[in-house]
Amino acid sequence: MSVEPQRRSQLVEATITEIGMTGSLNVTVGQIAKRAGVSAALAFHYFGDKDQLFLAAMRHILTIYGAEVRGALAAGASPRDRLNGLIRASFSPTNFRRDVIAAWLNFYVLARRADAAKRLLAIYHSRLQSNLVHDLRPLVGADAADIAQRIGGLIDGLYLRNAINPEVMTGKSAAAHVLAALEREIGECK
Amino acid sequence: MSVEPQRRSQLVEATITEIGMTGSLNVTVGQIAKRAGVSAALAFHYFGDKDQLFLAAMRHILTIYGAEVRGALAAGASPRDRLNGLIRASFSPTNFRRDVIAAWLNFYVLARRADAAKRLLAIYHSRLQSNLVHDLRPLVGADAADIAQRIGGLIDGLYLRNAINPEVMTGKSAAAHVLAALEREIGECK
DNA sequence: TTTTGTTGATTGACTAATCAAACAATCCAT
DNA sequence: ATGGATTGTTTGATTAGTCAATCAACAAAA
Repeated sequence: MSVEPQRRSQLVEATITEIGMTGSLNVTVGQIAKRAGVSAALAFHYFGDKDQLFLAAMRHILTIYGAEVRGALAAGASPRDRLNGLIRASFSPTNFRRDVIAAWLNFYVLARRADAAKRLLAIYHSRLQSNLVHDLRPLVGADAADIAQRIGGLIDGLYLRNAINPEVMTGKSAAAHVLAALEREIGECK
Repeated sequence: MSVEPQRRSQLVEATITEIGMTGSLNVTVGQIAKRAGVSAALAFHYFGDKDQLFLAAMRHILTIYGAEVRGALAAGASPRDRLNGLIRASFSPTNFRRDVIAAWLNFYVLARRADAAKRLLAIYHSRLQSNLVHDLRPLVGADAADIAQRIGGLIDGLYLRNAINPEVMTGKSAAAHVLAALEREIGECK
C-alpha cells in the first residue's frame, strides 16, 4: 500500500493550482509543497528538480485532454461529428479551467528553454494536426492539412484570448467561433 | 544635450534582446544592463523597477507595430486592400522577429499578474478589433465583429505556433493562412 | 532489522533595489 | 577667460532577501 502515487498526484495538482494562482512559473517548490501538504524536500525526492515537476503537471493535463478527445472521436459517427466533438472537447470545462490555461501559457514559455517541454508540446501539436487532418480529408481532400493548421491555430489563439479576458471570450463562445470557422472552411465555396 | 533618451533606448533594446535569448522574463536587470553597456543601477534609475523596464520594452514594440499598421491602412484604397495590409503588417519581419515574439509571449504571461500589462494588452486587442471591424463591416455587415474575433484570434494563434516552431510556421506562411481564412470568411458562400 | 517515507536544517548561489559618491557638462559671477 | 557652484549622469559596493537543491536524521511499516 504505497503512498507514492498519491503524493505525486498531490504535488502535481498543487503545481497546477499554484501556477494558476500566480499566473507564472515563478512559484517556489516550497509554495507548491505547502499546498500539497508535504515538505519541499519530498517534491525534490519524487521529481528530482523543479522543471520535471512542471513537466509532470503538463503531462497530467495532456493525458486528461487526450482522453477526452479520444472519447469525443470515438463517439462521433461521421467526420463532421468527430470534428465537432474534437473542438468541443478542446474547450470543455476540464481543459478550459483558469489554472489549466495558465499552465498552458507557461508551458509555451518553458518550451523555448527546455527541450523536454518542446518535445511534449510537439506531440500535442502533431496529434491535434493529425486528428484534424484525418477527419477533414474526407470533406475537403488535399486542403485538409492547410485547413487543419488554421483550425489548430485558431484554437490556440482563442485559448490565449481567454487567458487574458475570460469574460469576453468564454469557453462556450470560443468553441462556437472555431465551429463557425470550420463551417466557412468546409463550405463548398467555389 | 542629454543622453537620457539614448540610454533609455539602449536599455529597452537590450531588454528585448535578452528576453529573446533566454525566452523568458527570468533575466536579471544586471544582464540587461550589461548588454546595454551600462550599470544595473542606471536601469533602476531610469525605469524604477524591472516590470516597468519590461513594460517600456513592450510599449516600444507596440509603437512600432502600430506605426506599421497605420501605414498599411493609409496605403490601402479599398477595405479589402486595408485588411490585406493590416494582416501583412502584423506578420512583417519587424514584428515577427524571434525576440519580439518571445517578448509578446512573456507579455501575455505578465498580463495575468500586472495590471499595467493587462491594460496595455487590452489596448492592443481593442485596436486590432476595431481596425478589423472597420474594414470588415463594408464587406460583411453585422458579422464583422464575430469575424474580427476569429481573424484576431488566428493571428495570435499563429504567432504562438511560430514561437515554438519557426521553421514549420514562418511569417510568410502565417500571413498566407490568415489571408486564406479571411477569404473563406468574406467569400459569398451561398 | 531493514525498507520506505518524510522532514528540518542548511548551504551556496543569485537578485532586486538602494545609496553615497565620483564624474562630467553647463552656468554664473567675477 | 577663470574658478566655483549647480545640475544631470553613472557607477561600485552593499543590503536584505529569496530559492533550488542537498543531506543527515527521524518515524513508521514490513
